[in-house]
Amino acid sequence: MIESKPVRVRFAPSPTGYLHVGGARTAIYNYLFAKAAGATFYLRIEDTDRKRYNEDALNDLLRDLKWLGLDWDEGPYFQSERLEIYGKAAQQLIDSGKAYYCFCTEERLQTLEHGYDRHCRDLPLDEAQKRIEAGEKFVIRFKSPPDGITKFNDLIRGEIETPNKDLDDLVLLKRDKFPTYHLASVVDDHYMQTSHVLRGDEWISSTPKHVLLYNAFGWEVPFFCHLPVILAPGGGKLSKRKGAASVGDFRDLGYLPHALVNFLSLLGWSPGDDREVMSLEEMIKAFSLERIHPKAVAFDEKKLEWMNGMHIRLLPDSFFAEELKKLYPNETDEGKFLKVAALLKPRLKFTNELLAMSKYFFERPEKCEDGKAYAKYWTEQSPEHIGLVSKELEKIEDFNIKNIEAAFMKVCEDSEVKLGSLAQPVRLAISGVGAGPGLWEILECLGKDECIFRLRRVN
RNA sequence: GCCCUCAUCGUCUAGAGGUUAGGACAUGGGACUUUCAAUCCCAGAACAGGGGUUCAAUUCCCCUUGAGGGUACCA
Repeated sequence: MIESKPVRVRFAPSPTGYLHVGGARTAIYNYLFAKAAGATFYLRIEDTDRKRYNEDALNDLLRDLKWLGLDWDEGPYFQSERLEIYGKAAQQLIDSGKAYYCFCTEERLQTLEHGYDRHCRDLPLDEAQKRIEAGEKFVIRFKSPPDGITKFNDLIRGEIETPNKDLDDLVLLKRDKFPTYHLASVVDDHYMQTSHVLRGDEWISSTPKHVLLYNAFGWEVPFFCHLPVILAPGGGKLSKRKGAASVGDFRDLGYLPHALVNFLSLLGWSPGDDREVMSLEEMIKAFSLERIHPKAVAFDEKKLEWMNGMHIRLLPDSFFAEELKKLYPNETDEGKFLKVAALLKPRLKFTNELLAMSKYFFERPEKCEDGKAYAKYWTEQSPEHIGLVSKELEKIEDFNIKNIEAAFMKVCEDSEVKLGSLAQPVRLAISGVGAGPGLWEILECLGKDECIFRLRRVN
């Protein structure tokens, strides 16, 4: 085994758009890997493209990462603040003859069919210097070796070899003096002592060029691990058009951050046993790069929904009681929050359903007009039965579930109607909606007086 | 075009040179039941195709096909 430097990883997004789930998963794997190794996870902002830079995107990114709970230990470092470092690095390669100035215009480049033709590669340095002094614009290109083979070991794919003849002379420093991704990421990963580069697999093709760059600088090459892409359910790119695609979308939809993290972590990785619903600690403990597999994966929102439900049910009732408290600041009965939370939690799929589902516990629903809404239930019995129920409920001294149920049973027996066709109209009268927790529980929670008030409104 | 990567139920996955190919989501059915959920039980459902290697391949190798990526002074 190669002696390796201490583990140190980073998430290095480009602030050009919202944080999509693919980027989030890259961050998650870096995070899990770092925590599993007791190592540092730092954040680096790759803002070297001035045209696509977007300040809102940056703010969203930071917010979304925090929301997911992926706290970084260091950073964020901004590449735009490190221009001098990249300039020096590029100069270093010029000096050692491993890079060169290129004066080709955009127009000339566009006439080329198969990439750059190395037109300026052999320009004498002093001539280049003169042209620069004369004010000519230039870029700095890497002098890629013309032959030989470049290898690197991808931690989940094994060895990948590329003939150097397939590699082009990539631009290191752009016309605007900003570095390209290739230069900036190599320089930063070196100086920031990154041990493992976990990034999207769109970088596989560029990695040999990066390896060559490390070599040209005489730097140690980090470990590479390229993560497969996340595809839309039917295949193809995940996009807003095909549904939610960004972390923000899922937050707005009412997903729990941890459910998203858990689900995303399982897209391309598994702990090796049958566990799926896991805490962060469990994930960290079970995580290893070897168990990431290389296949592109489809995003199945149905399973995310299920997982969200599982995590909702894992949360204590008090969590939802607190949420309810925020929703109904005027409610004075503190105990009611916990009661309602307990009733609603098992049937919650999204956290933002809480408001709609809890409304009738805290606010009287609109009065239903003369039983019209109940029409379909009036087949077996009539609105008078509602009155019978309220009379029976009124007699109860200790208004608890047991006694409430007994009251209903009595009405059923006395008037020979089925419980089903009695309970449902009462539910509508009480809650205004046809679905929800057990009726006895609802009634008990609302209290005798309120129940009778609501029932009386019906007839 | 050229280069690279990938391929187990519809989806996420486990798996090993010899397994009844396991689990989860989804689907269908059932139980529970005052509704809707939740929960529990059952069922159907996969090794892309073709060549090798081998006593034996879904597993190792090659090809094809399909999917994805790269081929930017974007990342």
